[in-house]
Amino acid sequence: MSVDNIYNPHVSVDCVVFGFDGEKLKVLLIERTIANQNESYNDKKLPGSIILANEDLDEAASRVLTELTGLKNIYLRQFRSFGNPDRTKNPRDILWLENTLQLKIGRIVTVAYVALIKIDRKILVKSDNTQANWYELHEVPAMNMAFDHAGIINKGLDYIRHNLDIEPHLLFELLPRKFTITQLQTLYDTVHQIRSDVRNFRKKVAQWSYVVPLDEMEEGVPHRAARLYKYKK
Amino acid sequence: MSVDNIYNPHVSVDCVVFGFDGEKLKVLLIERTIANQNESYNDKKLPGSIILANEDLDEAASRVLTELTGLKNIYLRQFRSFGNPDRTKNPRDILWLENTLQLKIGRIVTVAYVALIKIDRKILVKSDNTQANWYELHEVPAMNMAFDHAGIINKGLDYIRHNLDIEPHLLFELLPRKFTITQLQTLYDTVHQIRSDVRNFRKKVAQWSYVVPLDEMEEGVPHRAARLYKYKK
DNA sequence: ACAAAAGTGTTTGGAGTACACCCATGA
DNA sequence: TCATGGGTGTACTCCAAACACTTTTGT
Repeated sequence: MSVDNIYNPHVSVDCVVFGFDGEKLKVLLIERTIANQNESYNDKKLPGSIILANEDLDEAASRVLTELTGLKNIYLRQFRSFGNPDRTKNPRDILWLENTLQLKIGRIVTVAYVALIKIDRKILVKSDNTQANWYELHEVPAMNMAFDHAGIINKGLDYIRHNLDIEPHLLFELLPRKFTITQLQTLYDTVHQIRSDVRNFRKKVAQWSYVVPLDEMEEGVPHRAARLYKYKK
Repeated sequence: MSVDNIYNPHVSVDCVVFGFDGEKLKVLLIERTIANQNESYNDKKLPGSIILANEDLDEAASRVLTELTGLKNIYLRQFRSFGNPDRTKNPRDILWLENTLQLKIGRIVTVAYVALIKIDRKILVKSDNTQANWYELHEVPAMNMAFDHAGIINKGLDYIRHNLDIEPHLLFELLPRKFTITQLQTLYDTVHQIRSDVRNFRKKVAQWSYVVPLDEMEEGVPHRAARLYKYKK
C-alpha cells in the first residue's frame, strides 16, 4: 500500500495550543466538517496530524504548528499519549478519518503536545480547508469535539498549569513582548486560579531579574498609563 | 493477517521500574538473548510489550508489570512517548522483534511508564524465558541496552525525581512498610541528590502527619536500634 | 471633579538552614 | 570501653501573606 510509505496511520500528534488575550486563557481549535451523502456535521478538533513515515514525534508536532500559524520557535512540549481503543470508534470520527486519509483505520494512538503562543502573533492560515479560531476554555465542555479531544484539552491544561507554576519563565511565552505588570498578574492569577495581592505580586516580580522596565508607557488608555516591561533572557 | 487482530505492532509500552535497596535507586531490567544462526548476543531491555488490539495504554503497562512481578496496586504513571524513526533500526533489535513477534516491523512508537515498587516485595517470574534483575543506575550507561532504553531510563529518572520532589507521599512506595527515619532520609537524599542535615530532616518529617511512629524498634543491628515508622493514608 | 486603574511599605508567622553534642546498644 | 549510628534544640534568614491609601490621567 503506497500510502503506507508516507504515513504511519496508527500514531498521530495533536497540539493543544494556548493563548492569552489579556483576560482569559484560550485554546486554538479547528473547524471540522464531515459530509455524508445526505447530511453534514460541524464540530471542532485539535490541530494534529498522522505522523509521516520518517518523522520523529516532536517534528510532527512542530510541523503541524508551523503549517497552522507560520510561526517557528514556539514553546512546544509533549505531555501525554492517549490510546484508548474506543477513542476512534465514533462513526463521525471514522467517517472523517476515512475521507481524510483514504485508508481503513483501526485504533489511533495520539501523542499530545501543548504549545504556548502570543495570541497577537498568530497568523491563521485559512487555506487547506482549515479554519481555526480561539475559544475560551469554559466553552469547550459544551462544544462538539472530535475524538477524545475535550479530555486531551483538560489534561493539557493541568500540565500547563503545573508547569507555569514551577517555571515562571513560561508566562512570557503567552504575553506580548511589551506588557504591563497588571497583565502579567492577570495571567499569573488566571493560571493559578487565585487572586493575588497587588503589592505582594509587584514585590515578587521586582526580584525577577528577567522582567525589565522599559522607558515606555501604555498609550490610549482612559486612565493613568502603566509602565511597560519586557522579558529578557 | 491474524496476528493483526491480537497485536497492534506499531505501539508498545515500556516500564521503567524503580526500587530502593536502602542505599541506592535501582532499576529492573530484563535479560535479552538474540540468537542468530552463528552467534548470540546478550543485552538488557526494559519490561514492555506491544499493546493488544483492545487494550488501553495503561492497561498494557499494568499487564506487563503484573506478568513480571505478580503484584497489583503499584504506582504506575505514563511519563512520555518515544517515536524516533531510528529507534527500531539497530539490526539486533530488528532481529529480536522479528523473532519475538513473527512479523515484519516498521517503526514502533513506545509509550513509557515509570513504576515504583518496594524492592522487598518483588517476586520475579523467571518462567516465560524472562530473567529480570535489579541494576544500579550508574551501571546503565556502561551496559548494552536494547533500542533507546538507556535514554528512556534517564527521562524516567528525571520524571520521578521531579515528582518525588513535589509529592513526598511517593517516597513511601519505595520504602518497606516499616522503616526508620534514617532510611527515609537516605531515600530522600538520593532522590534529591543532596545530603541534608539530620536534625532539620527529622524536624521536617515530624510535621508530616502521615508518618506515624510504631511501638517497634529495629532488631539485629550492631548499634542502638532505631524506631520504626509506617506511612498512613 | 470624578472615574478608573497605577503604584507604593510595614508587620507577622512559618519554613528552611546552619550548627555540635549526648545516648543506647552490641561486640 | 569502644565503635556505630540514633536522636535532640536554638538562632537566623528569607519568603509569603495580610492589609489601605495616594497618584496619575482622560473625560
